[in-house]
Amino acid sequence: MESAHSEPLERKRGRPTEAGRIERQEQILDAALSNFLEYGFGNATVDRIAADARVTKRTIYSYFGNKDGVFTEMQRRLADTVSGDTQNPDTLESLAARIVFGLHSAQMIGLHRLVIAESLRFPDLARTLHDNGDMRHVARLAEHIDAERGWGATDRAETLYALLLGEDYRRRLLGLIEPITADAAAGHAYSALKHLGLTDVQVR
Amino acid sequence: MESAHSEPLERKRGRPTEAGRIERQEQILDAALSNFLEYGFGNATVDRIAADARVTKRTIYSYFGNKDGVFTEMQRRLADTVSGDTQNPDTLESLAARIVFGLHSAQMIGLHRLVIAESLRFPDLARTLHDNGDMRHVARLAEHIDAERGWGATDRAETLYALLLGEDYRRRLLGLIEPITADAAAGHAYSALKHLGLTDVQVR
DNA sequence: AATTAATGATACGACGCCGTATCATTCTAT
DNA sequence: ATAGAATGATACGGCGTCGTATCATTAATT
Repeated sequence: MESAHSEPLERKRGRPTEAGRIERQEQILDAALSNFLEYGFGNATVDRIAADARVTKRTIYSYFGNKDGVFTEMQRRLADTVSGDTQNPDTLESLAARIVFGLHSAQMIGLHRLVIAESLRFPDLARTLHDNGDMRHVARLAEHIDAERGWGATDRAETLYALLLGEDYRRRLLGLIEPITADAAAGHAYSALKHLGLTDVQVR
Repeated sequence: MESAHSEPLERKRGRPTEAGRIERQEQILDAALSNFLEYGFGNATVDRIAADARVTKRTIYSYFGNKDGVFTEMQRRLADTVSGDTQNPDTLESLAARIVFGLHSAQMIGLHRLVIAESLRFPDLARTLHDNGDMRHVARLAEHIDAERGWGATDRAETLYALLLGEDYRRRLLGLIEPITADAAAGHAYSALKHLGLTDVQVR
């Protein structure tokens, strides 16, 4: 998770240009995300985030008020990120494979770990992730099932989603296995579809 | 999660009896479990654990060395607790219902949250929970499937387990819903069995 | 050009929590 | 019975981290 940046970059002092401010915001939030994903909220330090973002703590507090503020703003932007990938004229099978692959990525696993761990302190984050992540996945699965089968789409989509997660996803959450390959994700997705009788072999 | 104990209990000073020592051990580990489940490892304080256990910090450090030692010993005992419920001459359907109900309990959800959050710091805990919890569940499901169907038991058992968890379990982990009733658990279990063609209605 | 705003570098105060020390007290061991 | 071991009550040192303050520096503003 540790991106070996070229540390010796020093930034100019003094008041920055407007572009400089925007750049600082982005770098702070990027560093915050990566730090929160790796260490969780409690164990991530503002000093480290500042160092990674090539910014002093003063700037962070000037921009976001406090540590919670950084987290909250980062969470706000995640809603857009997680729900991305809006265009998707795929088949059900390739959609399922892509969902599996994405869920097993280091980014998503780290995010889910973080959200689960901090669900009591930041309940809104859990809601955000669920609505814009999981539920959107289910909805898109339902669209495809509806288009290809046209019956019982919603219920079957949620069932399918549960299978797409599966025990391997759980093992990944627990840190017991490494991320899977795209091929393995496709294989798992196909197996899940088969279990539910949703393979491309038409029913009748 | 806060059990409103009767606080004014004061314990005698001085060297305790042997039974007293055993009692202290239990109370410390009980308090540790409840605190770690509620706050996570980082946010749980030894002072609070000591207060809950009616013991001074000195005793805790005398018994377990440090905070990590308390956690490790608690984890060791969890292996036995999680794998409990060994006798189980149930039907597949009632077994599935009991698994669902158990997984949604506050204890199990808190434990899984803790394990996922601390999977990097305490990887052994994740392995323990998975082997003695999930895998044992899958194995028992496989036994029943094997007995009732006698074909493809292991693969189907893991698939079934994924469905038994399902999106509701995920919502529970995220703190989005409350624990379900035993009836709801049974309904969910039956639905999962039906999706996989494993209901009591014999296939042929 | 002069003034104001924002930043970097650095130090530091405040706070929380881990772990230890001290003294009185009670049980165990011999 | 006497000495030693373990505990409660309490205080406190040490450390890490959050958040703020100071001064020099640079850009925006007027």
